[in-house]
Amino acid sequence: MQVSSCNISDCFLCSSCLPEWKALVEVKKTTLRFKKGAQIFGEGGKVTGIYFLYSGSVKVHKEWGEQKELIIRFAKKGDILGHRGMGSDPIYPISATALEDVKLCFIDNAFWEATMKSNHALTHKLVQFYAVELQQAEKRMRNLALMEVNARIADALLEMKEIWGVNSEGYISVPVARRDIAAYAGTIYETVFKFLSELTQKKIIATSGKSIRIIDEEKLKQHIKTKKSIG
Amino acid sequence: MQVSSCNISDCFLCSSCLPEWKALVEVKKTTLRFKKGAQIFGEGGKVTGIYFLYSGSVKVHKEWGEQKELIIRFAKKGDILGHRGMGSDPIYPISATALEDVKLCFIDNAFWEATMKSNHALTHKLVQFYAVELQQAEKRMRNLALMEVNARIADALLEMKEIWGVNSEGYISVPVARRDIAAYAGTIYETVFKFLSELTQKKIIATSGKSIRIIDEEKLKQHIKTKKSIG
DNA sequence: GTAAAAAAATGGTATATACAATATTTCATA
DNA sequence: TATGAAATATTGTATATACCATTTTTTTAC
Repeated sequence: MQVSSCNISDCFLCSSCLPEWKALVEVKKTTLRFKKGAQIFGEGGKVTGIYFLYSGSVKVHKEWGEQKELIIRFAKKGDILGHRGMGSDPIYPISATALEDVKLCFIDNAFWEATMKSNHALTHKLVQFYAVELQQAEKRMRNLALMEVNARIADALLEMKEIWGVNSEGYISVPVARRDIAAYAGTIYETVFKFLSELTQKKIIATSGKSIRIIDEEKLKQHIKTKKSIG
Repeated sequence: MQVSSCNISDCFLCSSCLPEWKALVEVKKTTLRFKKGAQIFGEGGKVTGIYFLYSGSVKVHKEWGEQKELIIRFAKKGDILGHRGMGSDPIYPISATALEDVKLCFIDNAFWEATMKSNHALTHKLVQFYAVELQQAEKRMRNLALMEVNARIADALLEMKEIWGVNSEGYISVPVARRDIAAYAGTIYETVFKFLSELTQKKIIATSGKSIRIIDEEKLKQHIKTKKSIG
């Protein structure tokens, strides 16, 4: 009986490792489930392995003090989680929290290390993956520093649509709390509320509870410009 | 006659590749020099290879429009440059400009690819290196989003001291233009000027032209706190 | 099914910080 | 060594946006 390691065709691990290694992955992997709102791993916690998101959506976030957080990125099906912990210091620099019920594949440190040692094509692809992640992080860094708030909120909406796509009614597939949009755009809830109200009034977006539908993407994109003249 | 590939003991390339590969590196590498203020490579330019900083200091920055820039990081002797371009898209997402006269070792794409394929220990170390870079980028992302301006400026000073160290008189080894400090902290020149004046008055720092000496590191660190309650 | 807690909605105010203007000094280059 | 161009110094003002307070609605937990 053939059992596929996972059903995600573009799962990084399964698609990049040697065919004979896949069987070993099948034995070594653990499938984990988390409910909406549950923390998958927490900033400051010990790195025990690496995660591959099988289904559901996740926010990756970084804390400051008690009440402040910045959402670093949103993750979708097929994404890798916890790879930031693979540096020298085995402590997670960020937290990962489920935005919906999620299912993930967990590979422990020892087996992940062995996988990298035995699958050079995978390790090589991993280097490229990290390079792209770094590019994205630095692009977001620039956006947070140089773009004005409304532009960052507009960007957040477009980003969410890009990552998760839309459902049959045109709404962004994953409903996200306004507070999370704020935490992604680096602003506060009230500012998000005010700008979304303005966009709704202008018929650029439409909302239904937490769900958001982008009506006029072009007009939304026009909001993405900086005013701050840094440097 | 033995010729060492480079004199930097902790050069990533030389210290991590196979001994027999080092000789090949010696043949394939090119030594490049750039004058202060010269651009080593530019955002949007084609990725031709990877650089290892032999001497001098460099700013890695990202543009927005014509007049706006954010300095992503400062680089010192021994650092890798251009590794962000190693993703799928062979276009530099950032620029690198010399802050002082620099000397660097250049490895072209083809040989770098071959090096990764033939030196698994190096590739493995590279994964760790990228993971740490990603952590730092995301930490900075959070700081830019959550910290107030003066805190970011204070952080910039401490960062510069950390990276480049101080000279015999206690000044940060590399004098950086106020505008560059602003571009690193994600603010404008005037704001940097005002805060540095305040710090000088309070005898927390001392300045001599572009050179800055941190007198009271503890008091400076006290400025690193957020007021913004994001999320 | 109800209580408690969190999120959302809304408007008003304070302030941090970008923007503007101008003078002076330093630096690059011919 | 002259000369234009950056960079720096300095003060003042405008405004974007965080902060505050209150009500209503939705979600979570027992």
